[in-house]
Amino acid sequence: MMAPGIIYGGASNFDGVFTQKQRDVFSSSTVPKGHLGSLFAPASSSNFLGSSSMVSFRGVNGGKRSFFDSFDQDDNEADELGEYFHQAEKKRRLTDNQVQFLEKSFGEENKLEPERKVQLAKELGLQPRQIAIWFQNRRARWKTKQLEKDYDELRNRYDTLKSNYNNLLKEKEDLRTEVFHLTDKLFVKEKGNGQLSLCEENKHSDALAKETVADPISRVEMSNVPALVVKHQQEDLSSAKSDVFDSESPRYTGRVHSSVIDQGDSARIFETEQSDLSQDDDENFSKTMLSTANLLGKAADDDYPATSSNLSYFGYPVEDQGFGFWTY
DNA sequence: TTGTGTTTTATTGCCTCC
DNA sequence: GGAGGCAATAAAACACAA
Repeated sequence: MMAPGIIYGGASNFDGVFTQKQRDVFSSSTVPKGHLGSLFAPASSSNFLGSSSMVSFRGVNGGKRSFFDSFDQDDNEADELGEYFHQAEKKRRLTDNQVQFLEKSFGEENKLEPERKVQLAKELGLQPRQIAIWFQNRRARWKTKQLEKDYDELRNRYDTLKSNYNNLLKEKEDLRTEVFHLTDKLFVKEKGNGQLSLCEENKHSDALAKETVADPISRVEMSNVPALVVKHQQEDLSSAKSDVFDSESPRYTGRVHSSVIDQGDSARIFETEQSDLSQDDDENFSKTMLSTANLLGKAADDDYPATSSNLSYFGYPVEDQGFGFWTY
C-alpha cells in the first residue's frame, strides 16, 4: 500500500496524493523552503491544537472522503480554512488534556454520533475528522485489549478444567484399584479359606492393581476364575448381585454393582478411560472430556439417585456439555 | 547520538446500512 | 450512492538502551 497522502504545505490547488518519497522530494527540493515557510507557519502561537495542521487529500481522485471532509461542512468556515492552511506542519500528537477529554468521552460512549463529534471538535479545537479518527483508533485499541483479556480468561478456564480432568482420572484409577482388591477378596471367600486369591495366582497383585487394563470383568474372564463367578457374570447380573454380593457388605455390593459389574454405560466408562490414559493432547482431552463427563453424569445418577438427574460431576447441565465447557 | 521498538495519528480499501 | 465503521497499514512521534 502506498503511503498516506499527508502533505506539508497543503497547496490549495493540489489534487493528488503524495507518498512519503514524493513528499520528501517536495519539501526538500521542489519547492523553495521560503515559500513553504511563509504559507505554513508553526502553530505555536495558535489555539488550533493537535495535528490539525496535517492536510489529507484522501479521495480527491475517486476516494469518498474528500479534503473538505475534514471540515464536516458545518465547520467549513472561511476563517478556519485560512487558519488551517497557516498551521500546516508535521504530524502532532494530541495534548494530554485533549487525550484526557477524549478518553472521558470514550468512557461514556465509545461510538461517536455526528453531533457529539462536532461538539468535541469545537471544545478541543480539533477537526471533527480527527475526533472520528481518534475514536476509531481508540476502539481498535480497546478491541485488542479485550481480546487479550478474553484469551487470558479462556486460558484460565481451560487450565482449571484440565486440572479437574486429571484429578478425576486419578480418582477413577484409585477407585478401580479399590474395586479390584474388593473383587479379589470376594474370590477368596468363594474359594474358601486356604485357596489362592487371584492376585496370588497371577503373582502380580500390586502390579495388576496399577495396570491400566480397564475392565475388571475382562480381567476376571481372562483369569482362571471359578466357574461360579463367571457364570454369575454371564447370567442375570441382578441375580448375581443377590446370590453373591448381597451376602457381603452392603456398602461394597452397591458400589461394585452399579459402578463395575453393570454392563452398558459403566463398562463404557472404563473403555473410555483406557483410551484416555494413552493420549494427552489437548484436542483429545476436550473430546474425551465431553464423553466422559456425560457418562460420569449418568454413572453418578446410578450411584447417587438423589442428585440432580441432569448434572455431571462438574455441576454443568449435561445437555449443555455438547460444547458448553467454553460458554460463560 | 543512534539504532530500535512501541505508540499514536492518519490513510486506504472494503464492507454494511439506510 | 453516500456515510460511517473496521482491518490493515504507513509513518511520525516518542521512549529507551547502548
